[in-house]
Amino acid sequence: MAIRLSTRLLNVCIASLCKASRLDKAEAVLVDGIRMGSLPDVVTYNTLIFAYCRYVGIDEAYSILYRMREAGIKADVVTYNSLIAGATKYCLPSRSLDLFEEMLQTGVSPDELTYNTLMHCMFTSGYPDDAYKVFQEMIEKNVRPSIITYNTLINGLCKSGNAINALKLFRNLQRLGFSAELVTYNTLINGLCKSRRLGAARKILRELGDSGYVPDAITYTTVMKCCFRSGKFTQGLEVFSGMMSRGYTSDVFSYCTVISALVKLGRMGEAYTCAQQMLSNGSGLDIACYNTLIYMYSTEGKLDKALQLLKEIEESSLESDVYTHSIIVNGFCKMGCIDVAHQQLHAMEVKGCGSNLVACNSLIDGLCKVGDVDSAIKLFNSMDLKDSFTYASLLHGLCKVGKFHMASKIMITCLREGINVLSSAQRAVLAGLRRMRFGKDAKKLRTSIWKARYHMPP
DNA sequence: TTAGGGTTAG
Repeated sequence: MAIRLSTRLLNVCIASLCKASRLDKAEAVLVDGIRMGSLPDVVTYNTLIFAYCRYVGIDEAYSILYRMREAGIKADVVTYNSLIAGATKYCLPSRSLDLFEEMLQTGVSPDELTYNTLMHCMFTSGYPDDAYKVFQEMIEKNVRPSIITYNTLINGLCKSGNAINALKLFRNLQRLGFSAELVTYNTLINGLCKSRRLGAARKILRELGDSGYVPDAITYTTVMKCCFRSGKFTQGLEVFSGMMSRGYTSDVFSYCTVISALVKLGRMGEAYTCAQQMLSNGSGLDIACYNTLIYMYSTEGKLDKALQLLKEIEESSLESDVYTHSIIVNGFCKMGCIDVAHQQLHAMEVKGCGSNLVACNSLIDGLCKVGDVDSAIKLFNSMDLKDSFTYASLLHGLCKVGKFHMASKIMITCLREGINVLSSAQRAVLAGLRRMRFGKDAKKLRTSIWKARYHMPP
């Protein structure tokens, strides 16, 4: 005999299946439930929309929204909040704004979560001014912000290069009636570290110590990374051992940070030991962990091991990303295997990772190093997007084969485009011109470098 | 709904 589930029980079943990311099964339960006379409600559909945004994609989540409407159920604030968060996750700021407009038009009032999510979306999409407008609208509409609102603002300000205002806001929290949380401290310490305000970061770290909060794995990783970034490797490794001795031994972010630093230092033995620890103690190994391991093997020239890991990724539920392929392309370039690197770059494009700037830069460098500067120039000319690494690699390659005038011309173009030319590349071109007794051209180039440095017209 | 990690030059 078929049993008709109550709506509440139907929702419990669907929620537990969604939580386990078994969406096909959740859908089947919904279809069977309806067939047997159960009545899904707004909670049923919201649960599915949330899960589709999280595990599948925004378009699939929209299809649930349409089915919900067909069933005569009106979307509520929870529905829109999930969809806006989904659009944020997939970097679709205009979709977020459209959803926000739609909810206003259909008479659904945004709540604190709506504004926080929309603000976060605007910051992560590179529109800090719009994010601030969202915050102002939130205040105007009398929606009370929470500490999460302020954490989002502090984070967004830091990430958009405005750490000083983030610090000011942090100092104003008490006046606004809020106390900083561990998230607030971690966010600000990270922002200050990344904007190289190490003195201020140290001060906030001390304040965190006095606050009663206990630094967590995120605090340690943030500080450790900051040490590595500023070349303080011993200090960074001390932070790591301090973290381990306090029992934070399963955090994969910290392992990735330290393995990568050890590889860069050439301390491969320690890197392998740490990798082993990550594999045995780390919980929730993700694509970044695999990329770190691939980086470790590639740097040592163990490309067979790297490719074996790539195969493991492809056979698992994980998906390789631009980092994975760029690391492998770079590994082959370093070994002088340019043809294989080319094949990898092609495979990357076929897979939909797109042509990647880092991989192309590696290939330019690799081509120059094996003496094929002409192919490097060809690749350089075919690239729409270039950065200081692109220019540095090509300029060094051109200098190596004595093409100083071409290097000089390219460097002037680069400076005019506002891209920073690394000082090593500048020195190589200038020294080459002088050595070949092209003193006048060297002087001209020097003037262009000065004008670019002091933002003068060319 | 907010915080940390993974790739390229010399």
